[in-house]
Amino acid sequence: KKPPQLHHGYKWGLIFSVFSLSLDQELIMTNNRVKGGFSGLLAESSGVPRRRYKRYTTGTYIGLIAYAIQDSPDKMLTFKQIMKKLEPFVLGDKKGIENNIRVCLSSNRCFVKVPVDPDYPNPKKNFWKVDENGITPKMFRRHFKYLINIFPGLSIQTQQVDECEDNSYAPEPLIPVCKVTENKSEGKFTGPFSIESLLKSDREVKRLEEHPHYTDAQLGTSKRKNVYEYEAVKCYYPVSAVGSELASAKRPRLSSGPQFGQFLPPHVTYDHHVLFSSPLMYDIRYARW
DNA sequence: GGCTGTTTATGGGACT
DNA sequence: AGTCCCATAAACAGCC
Repeated sequence: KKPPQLHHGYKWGLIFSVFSLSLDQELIMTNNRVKGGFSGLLAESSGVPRRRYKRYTTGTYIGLIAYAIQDSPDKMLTFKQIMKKLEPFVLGDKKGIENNIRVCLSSNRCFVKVPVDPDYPNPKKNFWKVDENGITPKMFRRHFKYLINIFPGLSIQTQQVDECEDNSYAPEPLIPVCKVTENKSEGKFTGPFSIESLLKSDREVKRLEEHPHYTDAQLGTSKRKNVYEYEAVKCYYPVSAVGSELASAKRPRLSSGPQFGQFLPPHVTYDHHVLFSSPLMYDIRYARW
């Protein structure tokens, strides 16, 4: 169960050890899978050729990519830079991994493009950055819940959404975005979009998604639906993509759930300096993948 | 031709 | 068992 060699400094080493420590079981399973039956691309089964897949990573690409991007000074990276940063975490056929990461970037609306040169946008020269508004509650629970320290915006937004839900009460003070308190008894944010709520079972999340405010986002649920259905889905693009026709031109994607940003009240400004500028303070106490 | 980004098809695990 | 979601493979388009 040796972790792969690390080449990217202490912080990445620490992070990886967190990954591998908490993923011990999965790491073994993954390795066994590779040994046991995923090593060949094609396998005969009852006369019909079937594709077999190799596993290249133990985490999820969404989480890994998001972390790589958020860990960068400008919170955005080119595809090449992402690949370089994820080298220690993905093992195997480089072409396949590149392909997978491209697909992941391209097909998840939590990743948006920002032109390298806004004055001369080139569709093939972009930075990729994380758009927190594209993160659904399910995605949050699955890929980001233990990376909350680097996504403080989610805390802010979920709270704002809650205030929007029920404005008969005075807004509660904002919870600290970079601290996860163990004391759950006081000052606890308990709205339906609180972190705790989001971390509950899928059934709980399902209930959230059945809220009437979510109906627009639920128009489409499968990425393989008819192309024309895309037009029926409301699309949100971050203010950060100012000057980026490319990002706006990006084909809106169907999502399995709501996006936090779609339900912000009009007076709430989407400020990426607030959302994305917190120093990266990865606290091992909260790091369980 | 290589790189980058998009789309489609499908295997398979997790969940309900 | 059905559905959802993620990972993987592959084909394709556009740019340099």
